[in-house]
Amino acid sequence: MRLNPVLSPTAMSKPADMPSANPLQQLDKQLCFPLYAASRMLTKAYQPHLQELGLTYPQYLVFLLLWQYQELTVKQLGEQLLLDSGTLTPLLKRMEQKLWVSRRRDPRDERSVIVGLLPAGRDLQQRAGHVPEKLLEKLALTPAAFEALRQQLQNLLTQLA
Amino acid sequence: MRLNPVLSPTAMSKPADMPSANPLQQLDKQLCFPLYAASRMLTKAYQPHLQELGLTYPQYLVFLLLWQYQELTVKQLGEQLLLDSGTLTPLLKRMEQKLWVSRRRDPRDERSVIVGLLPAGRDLQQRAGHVPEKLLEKLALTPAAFEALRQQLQNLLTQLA
DNA sequence: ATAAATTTAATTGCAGGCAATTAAACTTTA
DNA sequence: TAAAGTTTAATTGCCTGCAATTAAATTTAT
Repeated sequence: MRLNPVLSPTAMSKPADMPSANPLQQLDKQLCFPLYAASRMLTKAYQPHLQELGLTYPQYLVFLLLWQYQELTVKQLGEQLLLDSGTLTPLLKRMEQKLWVSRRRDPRDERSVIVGLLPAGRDLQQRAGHVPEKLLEKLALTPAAFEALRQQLQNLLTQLA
Repeated sequence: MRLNPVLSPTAMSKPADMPSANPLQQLDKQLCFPLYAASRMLTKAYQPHLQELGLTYPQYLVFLLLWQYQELTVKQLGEQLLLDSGTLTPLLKRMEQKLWVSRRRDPRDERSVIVGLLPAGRDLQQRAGHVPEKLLEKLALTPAAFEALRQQLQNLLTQLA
């Protein structure tokens, strides 16, 4: 049995022995797998750039929103990022420990927690300024291909959520 | 400040207050985020179907390969799934505990661990037969759109790995 | 043949994700 | 207004992912 790496699909040969009975049950016929793998590999591509700043990929996503809006509730962050408090609460606590963000109850609605930028978190925006360009480079997509893919993924996301 | 959910991009309005200085530092201009979110949402869409069978999404991916090839080394699984032993070893141990797979050293190369299907794991193939169709339904993509997206993601994956 | 280098899994430690539950604050309803 | 229902975060417990290290087996180079 010869298995070729998933990264050279053109060189991928059929398995010599009994194939899967259900042709839809093949990894290389799935949409889910390239989506899953590409997402992880893209996150990994961010890693070296983000590591310099001491932050992780989901923390970076939180910052993208905070840099834009200055402050957001946990609920708003969750709506934008499609993450729940089980993920966000501990993540935000780690960001709070680093003095990047503040967390306080909304006085007008004590159920809500408002997450705001602290100076150190604000300063990170400049230092992270080169990150998008670096990644765009790595992707090596034309603007049109980039936008087309972004749009398809956005549609898929809308369909799934 | 009004924030619209990420799922209604058409209704997304510009923030009323000071926008991000760097236009590339906006969540809705990124490719990374829809990829990241779509991947998680698609995994979540598998969840109810896989839960009936007692398996998780990455375990399902391992099964897709094992159903096709009967047995693979940890290294081969890692090459196909782009996962390392730090992820695979504990995952495979859990699958072993459920008597779905066997793990044994290759007698011809004691460094390698061969993962093989046990009867209970083999039986799961039939029971999981409907999963791809269910998901295809949920995606609501034409075959052409499905294939186009799959191809683009595969290309992205190749570029990133 | 043996020392050095490489390959393969396992281990450790940390940070997500997420389902399910809990608790508190607020809103709606009777 | 009191009770019931809803909303919002936090918590718990489990399963990934992944970087870094370790240990054993194998291969390569000397």
